[in-house]
Amino acid sequence: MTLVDVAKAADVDPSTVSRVLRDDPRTKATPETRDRIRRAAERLGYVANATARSLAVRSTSTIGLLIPNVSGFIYADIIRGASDAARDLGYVLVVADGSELGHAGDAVRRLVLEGRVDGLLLASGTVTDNVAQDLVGEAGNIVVLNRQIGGRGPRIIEDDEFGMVLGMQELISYGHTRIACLAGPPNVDTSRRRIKGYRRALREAGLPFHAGLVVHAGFDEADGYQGMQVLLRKSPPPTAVAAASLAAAVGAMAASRDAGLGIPSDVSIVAFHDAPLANYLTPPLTTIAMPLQELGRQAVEMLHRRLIGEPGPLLVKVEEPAPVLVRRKSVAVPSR
Amino acid sequence: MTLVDVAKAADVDPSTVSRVLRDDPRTKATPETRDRIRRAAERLGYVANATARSLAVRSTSTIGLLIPNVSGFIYADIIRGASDAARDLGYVLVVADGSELGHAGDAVRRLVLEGRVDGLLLASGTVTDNVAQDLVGEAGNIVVLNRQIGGRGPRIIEDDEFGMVLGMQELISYGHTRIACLAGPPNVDTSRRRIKGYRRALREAGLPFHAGLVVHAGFDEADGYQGMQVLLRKSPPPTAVAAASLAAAVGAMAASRDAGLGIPSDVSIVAFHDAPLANYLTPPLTTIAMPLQELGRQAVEMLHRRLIGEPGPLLVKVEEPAPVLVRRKSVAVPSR
DNA sequence: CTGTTAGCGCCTTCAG
DNA sequence: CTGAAGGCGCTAACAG
Repeated sequence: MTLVDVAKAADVDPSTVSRVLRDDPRTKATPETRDRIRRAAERLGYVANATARSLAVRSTSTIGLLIPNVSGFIYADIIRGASDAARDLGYVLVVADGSELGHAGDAVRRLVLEGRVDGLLLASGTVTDNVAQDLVGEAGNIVVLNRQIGGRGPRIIEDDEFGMVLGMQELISYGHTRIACLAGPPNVDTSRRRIKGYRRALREAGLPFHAGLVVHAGFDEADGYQGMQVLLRKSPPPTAVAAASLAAAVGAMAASRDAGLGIPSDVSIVAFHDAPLANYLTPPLTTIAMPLQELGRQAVEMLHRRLIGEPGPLLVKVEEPAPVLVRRKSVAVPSR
Repeated sequence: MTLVDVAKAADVDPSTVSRVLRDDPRTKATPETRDRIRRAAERLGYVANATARSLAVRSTSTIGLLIPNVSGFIYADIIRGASDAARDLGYVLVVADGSELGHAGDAVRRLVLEGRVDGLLLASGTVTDNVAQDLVGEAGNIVVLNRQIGGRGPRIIEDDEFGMVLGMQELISYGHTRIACLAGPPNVDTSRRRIKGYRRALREAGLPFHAGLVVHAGFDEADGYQGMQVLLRKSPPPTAVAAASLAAAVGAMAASRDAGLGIPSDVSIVAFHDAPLANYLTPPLTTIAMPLQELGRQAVEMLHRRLIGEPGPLLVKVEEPAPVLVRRKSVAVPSR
């Protein structure tokens, strides 16, 4: 089924079919013609071929979202937001899994360079700053999510620092003074920004900073578990910890439990990022809900602007809605 | 940068460039020519345009994977498996989010009908049998994951029945006789197959079946929580429950805890599907690990076969590796 | 061993 | 208001 089949069936020129089926505003086809064409198309089950169209208009109307590990709790929200925005703007959003680091480069090549998508969102998560930068390279149509530092290209970030401050303030308000930071990997921008918030909160509360209380641990459960173990060996151990990810917090809770420590009776925890799961843990976990869906949405809007030649700022920060502390049961007054 | 730019730079015909850059086996270009072309391409940073190629060869070399709710714990494995297989076979895999039901149809249209992908994997998850069937429609290039019944089209399933039997046997071996089934939604094939396993295990153990002990509850945490609440109101309540999903099990654990019941002291739980998270729950959750990655892999292999005109069976069942029971701490002997 | 010639299916001036 | 013609970038016979 092609345009010419429909044209024949409706007894008009293919170009006319093209125009009416696309509702080309510049065409003033008579209602009858329009109707005839539409019916013919309908009857033949015609659907325009996206590939041919893309070639002709030099644009695919699709944008990609590259995610390092789809399993992460937080990506659902980003995808949701991006997906909605994409639809609103007439794009189709496809997500690609770049789990193995080597493959991230692959994906960029096959999606962007080969022109399968008009642009790409790079949810760099665990990818190290350097590789993120390489990936962007010269391509102007890649926007990087949550990488502020060392980026030359377009990027969008959330207020990680403030988010962390929020979490810390909660802990501090309960009287904790010896608070650890279960940070993400070093050399990853989000980690740094979260740590910055950690230090700022300490400073603002007049609390001392102990380098020994921040441990770098990766973002997943196993990382959190191990990180918590090293924290627990400190003397004295912290009475509270701010974890840089939900998964790490889950691991940390398990480590505490295995060490015979109760939460929040012996150690309080707040986690960066919220997800339904947090409600169902034992105890329900106090979290910092970041505007992830909005991040996704604005990322595609930003990409869109660049695609249509209205670049706007190179760095945008998602301010609305602000991060929010979701109080549940994992924080209490310190017992020591 | 197009083929002709490279051709000019290397001073040969575009078709020659095309041939050597693709390593077309039928071409016997002289090493010098090859070299000249490769260098020129390299120097110009040429990358073949996938859209144009697709149009010419009438195939995109990309396949889609439609997932209803990306947040699910189990999709990571499916994606991983599918992604690897796709790469091995020379496809790029893109995943689309069909979270809102209405959008699943949309996605099918834009991906398959408009020819953005050569074929589609439909991880139908929570989608009702009817809509899954509609989606497939006439398209021969859609393979449905985990939908056995009522499908006309190609589909691939895992041995849900056996998986459930495995979980039940564990419970039964500990002496439980009053075992509930926290089932998925009704009218969803996977639910039915899981329930079938539940009944079969009961039967084989000579235990009676009580319809009141199976409650349909959806697949997420909130569903599991509510389902467990209704189970707990039975008199007497079950001493163990087999949950049809990890998320539902998490919800069920929370409901038990909130009802003042200990796990596994008061109620034992096994969950369908495994994920890292299970290790870190309180207590660590005994699960049934299904070969999800293999499911993803075989799904793309199956699609590939159809795409190249070697259809094979319409229904394949993943047999290897077999489902495996992962024993952790959520099962104990009944206290009543 | 390499160039010539047609398309793939659609869009878009430009005429009429 | 509608048709004719050319082209998007690449591939694939078919010559030579």
